[in-house]
Amino acid sequence: MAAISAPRGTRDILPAESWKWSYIINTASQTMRDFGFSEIHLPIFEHTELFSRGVGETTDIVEKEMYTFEDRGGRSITLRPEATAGVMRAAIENNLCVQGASAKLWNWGPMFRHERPQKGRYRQFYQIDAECLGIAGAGADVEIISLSIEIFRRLGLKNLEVVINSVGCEKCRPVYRQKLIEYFDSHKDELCETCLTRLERNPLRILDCKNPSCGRVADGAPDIYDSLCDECKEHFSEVRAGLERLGFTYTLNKRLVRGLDYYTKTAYEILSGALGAQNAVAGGGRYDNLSSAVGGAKIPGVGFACGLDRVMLVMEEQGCDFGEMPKTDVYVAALDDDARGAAQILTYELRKNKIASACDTAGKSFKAQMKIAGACKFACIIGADEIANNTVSIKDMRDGSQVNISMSDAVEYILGRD
RNA sequence: GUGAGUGUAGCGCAAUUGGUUAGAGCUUCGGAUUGUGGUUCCGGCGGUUGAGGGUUCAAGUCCCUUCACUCACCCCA
Repeated sequence: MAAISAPRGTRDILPAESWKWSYIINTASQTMRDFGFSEIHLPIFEHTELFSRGVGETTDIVEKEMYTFEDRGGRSITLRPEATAGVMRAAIENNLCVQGASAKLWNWGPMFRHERPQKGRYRQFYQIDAECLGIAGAGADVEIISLSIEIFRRLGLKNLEVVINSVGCEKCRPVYRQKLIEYFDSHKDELCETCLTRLERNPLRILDCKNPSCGRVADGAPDIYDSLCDECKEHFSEVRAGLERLGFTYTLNKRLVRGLDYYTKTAYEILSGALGAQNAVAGGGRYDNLSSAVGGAKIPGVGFACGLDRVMLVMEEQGCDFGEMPKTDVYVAALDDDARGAAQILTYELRKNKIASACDTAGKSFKAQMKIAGACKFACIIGADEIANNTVSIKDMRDGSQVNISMSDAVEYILGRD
């Protein structure tokens, strides 16, 4: 029988890599704390409706990428394809934003989308997610964008590009949408096949098309900034002013539309040239209509999602620092089988004192044990002589020096020496 | 969902125009005069060449099918 493999688009994060992931998450976690965001833990599956209504029926995610199944109670359940809808659901359900209260929340974990895997794209992928709920003003947008930039700054990512846009609100977007439909309708013969269907369902997405012919048509399309209502214009200029005040450089991209329906006003992405075709390490924006789309009271929100898998790729590519790989500090070697018991006792004693230590449990020879100890700071050696005198020989593996001391002094000696 | 490329030991690779028993390196394990690691030397383990079928006297090598991986389209983190 053939061995079972991990499903396509999933992978194991092995010990050689996992500590680097911890470093990224710890760095993000500390940054979140510094920005006043609290961690929230959410379910990994939700009612399918949350996403079909929240993310949008016409989006690619809902139309063809969700892992949806019926549970044993006959409910339609979906593995979360993104985090924002779940955060909003939790805020509504737990009354986090009633009576004018706001909430700054972050979380990280796996997301699921059924797509063909490629560089930087997996079916189970990991995101760090931050959401600021209950604040309509541009200050929140600036806080979110600066937070994502600061995480990358701390991680040491280089050559990032921040791209921003405004996609309007429920008042002005329909007006712009209508203008676009009229414009593209008169250039139908120059559009690709998928854009012809977009014309019906989601004309904004044509702006995003990479087909050269569509691109040329889009170049002449009406400018969204001419259609923005006064409130959206004002909001957008405040966001830009806020970013400039903090000294950030960014580029404007009228074509930045994003594939999720819930975005209003601000949309932004952070791109890295170190990746392949999937070059966004983070993306987000404002979503003032999401709460009502999923059946709650009106709660404005702004947030971002950061692709951990891609951050990892960029950091490896750019040789970023991950700190030190955790390792065992002390190895307790038993010279013969009679000493194994004493070695276990000393190892546990060290561990109780929070000294990372290990001893052999696989029946390895003394020589093999010393080989392993070579990767540690100290080797504690126990043989017949040590047992007879209730002592332990402690060798500093970095300089080769060795002492024989009373067993009861071992912990203190090691703590004092390092 | 579409296209292209790649599958040989745990890992990264080699094997003439199809030609004997598929090879080194790294890793791992063991040893180098009975209690001491990293370097060095010696040795062992390790492969149904992704799987299945076909052509041939002969297939890792050629053909078909299938699976997996990779990259790209699409879309997005």
